Amino acid sequence: MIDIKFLRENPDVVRASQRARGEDPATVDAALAADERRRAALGEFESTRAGQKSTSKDVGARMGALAKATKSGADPARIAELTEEADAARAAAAQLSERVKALEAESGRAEADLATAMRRIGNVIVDGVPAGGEDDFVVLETHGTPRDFAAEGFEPQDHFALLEGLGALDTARGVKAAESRFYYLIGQGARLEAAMLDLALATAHEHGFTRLGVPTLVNPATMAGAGFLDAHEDEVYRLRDDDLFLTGTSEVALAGFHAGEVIDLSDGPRRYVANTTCYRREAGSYGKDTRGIIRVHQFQKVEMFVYCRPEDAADEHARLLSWEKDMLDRMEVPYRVIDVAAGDLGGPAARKFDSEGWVPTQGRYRELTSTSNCTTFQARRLNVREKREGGNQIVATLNGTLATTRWLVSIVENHQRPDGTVDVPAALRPYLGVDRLVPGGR
RNA sequence: GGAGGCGUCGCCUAGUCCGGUCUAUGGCGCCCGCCUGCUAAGCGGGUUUGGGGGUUAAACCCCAUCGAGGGUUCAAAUCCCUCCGCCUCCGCCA
Repeated sequence: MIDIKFLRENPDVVRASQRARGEDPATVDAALAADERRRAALGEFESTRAGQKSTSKDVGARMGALAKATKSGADPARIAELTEEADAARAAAAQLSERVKALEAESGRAEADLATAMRRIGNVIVDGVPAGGEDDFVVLETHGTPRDFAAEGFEPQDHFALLEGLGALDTARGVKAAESRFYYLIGQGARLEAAMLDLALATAHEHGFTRLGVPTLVNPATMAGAGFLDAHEDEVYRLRDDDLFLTGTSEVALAGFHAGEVIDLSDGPRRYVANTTCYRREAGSYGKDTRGIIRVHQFQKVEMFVYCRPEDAADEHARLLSWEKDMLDRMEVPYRVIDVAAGDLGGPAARKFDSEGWVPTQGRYRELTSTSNCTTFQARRLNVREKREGGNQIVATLNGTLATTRWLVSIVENHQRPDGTVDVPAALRPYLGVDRLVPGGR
């Protein structure tokens, strides 16, 4: 949710942002109109309500006087007079009450209309974000050089063939136990994944992150607050019997951690990291990436999440990106960093940098990390604030990937040898205890 | 799963039975001021959050807010219903 006050004062900025996202800028005018209606309805309700309250208080006073007179045995004429007055006051108050109820309902409707209109407006993009859709990203930097397998004299195998050949991955059994897009990692495959996740967590710890163990089932309020019920609803596993959702990323629980709180950021940003299993329905991706573990229903991910002051968000975003790059460098895979175009950001993000790793058998880069600066958009819905001079202020939130199961794809394909064995990146060797994955390895 | 108790503006707390003189009491903490060699004590004032109006900005006015949501009523912290959380006991079970 963007700030309604910002919208009132800078409608053109928001319109431009919507346009860059490929959204209809008329949503802005619809929201402004709804805001006008809401304020008018609210004003009328509140002033009528104020009248009702004072009238009602008057009833109380008359009832009190009547009770006192009756108790002290005042003369019947006086009591009759007071009774009449009290009845008249009650009748007047009753009339006002009817009107207040009608006005309250009307103002409630206006409020709901405004909320609906506001939900259709994405976060205001950061200056410099490329306009357009999925293909309009800008490549910011490229690291490493893809290997020339032709020059090396062999045809590279894809990650699926490599991992199955090593006895490290079994998708057939995944299907047996669950359904398609599930898998077992076995022995050295499972250990390679764990090594990568451990390294990411250790690195985050060194950078000052606080590690959290978090829920992977959350309630609707948390899911909605994090922004995953607007556009991603059909991507999410839902437990209808319990009214809970399985989270597709620990970002959800990390965003919910401080929901509704006033936090202290005087010592700098609050940085959290969590490793969780992530669940995604992958609805609408039938036939896409069906081979191997590029697109699966369940995977592991180490996620960074930061609460910081809005004025620090852009710098923090750069830091998150640099920590991601640091991890990718240690995986020794070629990758590039893209500035995701406005239309591909999703609602909460004001800017998003993806790192994409080279996948030799596909001849292209595939997303390995994604870091978003959500500015105050997510925190506003979650009501996370900081006490600042002049009142409480909504904080900014950011998130980023530090390691995830999909990295195995890029790691094994880029480090494969002609005989189907795979060199372990130096950074992971201390965790695995071996330099190379070989058939029969555990 | 069953029975009971509890949830009040940072913390503690009065108020709830029996609806209205409640503008939610008092203490602690905190902030400002006074007093005072310094500190402490003492004295006076302030101190939930969100929204609307107002203002150059304030002051100020109004509405909502007593775990959440609904209901009854002219009027709800108070009565009724649903839900959530915590505590105690019982049962069941990794």
